[in-house]
Amino acid sequence: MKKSERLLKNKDFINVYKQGKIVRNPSFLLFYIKNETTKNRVGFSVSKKTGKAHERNKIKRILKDIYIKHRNEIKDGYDFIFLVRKINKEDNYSDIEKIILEIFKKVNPYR
RNA sequence: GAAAGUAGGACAGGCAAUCGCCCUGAUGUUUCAUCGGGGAGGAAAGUCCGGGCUCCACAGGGCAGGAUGCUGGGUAACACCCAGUGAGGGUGACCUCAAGGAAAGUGCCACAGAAAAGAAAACGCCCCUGACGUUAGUUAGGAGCAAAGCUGAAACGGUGAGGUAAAAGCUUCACCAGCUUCGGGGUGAUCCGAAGGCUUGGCAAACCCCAUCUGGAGCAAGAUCUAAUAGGAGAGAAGUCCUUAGGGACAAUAGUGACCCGCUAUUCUCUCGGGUAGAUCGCAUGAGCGGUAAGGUAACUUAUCGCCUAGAUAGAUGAUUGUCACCCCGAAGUCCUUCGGGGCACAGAACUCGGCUUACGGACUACUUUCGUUU
RNA sequence: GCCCCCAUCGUCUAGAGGCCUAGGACACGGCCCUUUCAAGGCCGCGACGGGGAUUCGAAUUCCCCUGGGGGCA
Repeated sequence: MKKSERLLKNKDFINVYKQGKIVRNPSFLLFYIKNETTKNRVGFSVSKKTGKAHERNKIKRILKDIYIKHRNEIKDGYDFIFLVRKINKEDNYSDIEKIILEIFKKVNPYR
């Protein structure tokens, strides 16, 4: 995932949190908003409550991987933020993938 | 063979395929491609100590506060490490210890107990005398004692013998502990020996005393660059006249006001300062790592040769599959092979080093101890 | 990443080495009172975050973990 496809600045995050729409799920929150470009940008947010440093990193890697796998199913021109609320430590890659797909279906830009 | 102990380390899975990440070199060319190189740990963790580095403060010194606390050494420094001393634990290899001072002073020691620290006998023991009583004993007075008993976590040296009415370190004895002095070994903590007088409770992770060290904050420290917006300080020019200059006088516009005076403000340029967002530096050649030699019991030091080994900033190493290696369980047998299933930890660099502490599935190497068996 | 602070019944708290078998208020349960409810009275339930050290003795002193909360551009 190139840097141009990611949200990097704190300003961008605040903008999406304040202006964007929300899809709720016990495990995740997904914020999204239309941006000015023709590309999609994604950010991931995992709080310290979720786990230790290496566990948080692992969740972010898995989320990135799932996003890359399924990004063609979403229209261009949006900013997204995945916020992790609570996650089972036993959940593996395919469990998280299922949850993310469920969330994608609730999103407006879903094809 | 089993069970243990100690130390070590470039141990902490390897390889391949597919899809991907960060840094970097070259080429194309521009911010994307292609090819090449590099890319987490022993604890990267907790942030508990000690440094480097940066900024702030500071004449010098002291007090207060904080830290350390057997001795000697190592180190940039330490609360760390090494060697030793003493105490405690273990059959042993070995392990553990905040281990200075309680005759500098103050304070505390609940309950129980006669008594909890400069001294006492109200529980008691023993003897004498009187009274009562046949006796056992009871009671009053006097003298002696602190041994035994009782209490407690702890009782003013301990054990045994002599001694006595009962007793007592009682200038009586033996052994032991402690104190003081002397002699000897050791740099020293301390150890060994002799003599003396007979003896001094515990708590300093209670206040404290003594010795040594100690300014504060932290890389989100701090430095540099500059866009935009708002606003601050200074200088000059904006009109005219006077004056060497400093400056002064008179005007213009707007506000206040009914109007004038008065007061306040006004445009442009330059400089300085402030400083948020962003970028760059800080930022990886260092008390560095490895080999060899010398010194030292060792920690470590010195010399010399070789090597360069992550650098992100919403924060880089992952996912899937196959296979091999290792471990565990089950089954089969040709007794070390096959098949099936499962497992492979704790955990992710954020300025950087030295430690400590905590988490952790296991594998290996070396040395040592105890027990069992065989020869 | 760095720097601080806190932890006692379900909740808010008292406690400063022995009087702690940890006190109080609210809440909860039972009984009394009342025609009933509330208020009131009596009784009960219920806690020192975990481990180690010092001490004769620790909620209290010291060390190490664990879990919360806050600050720094």
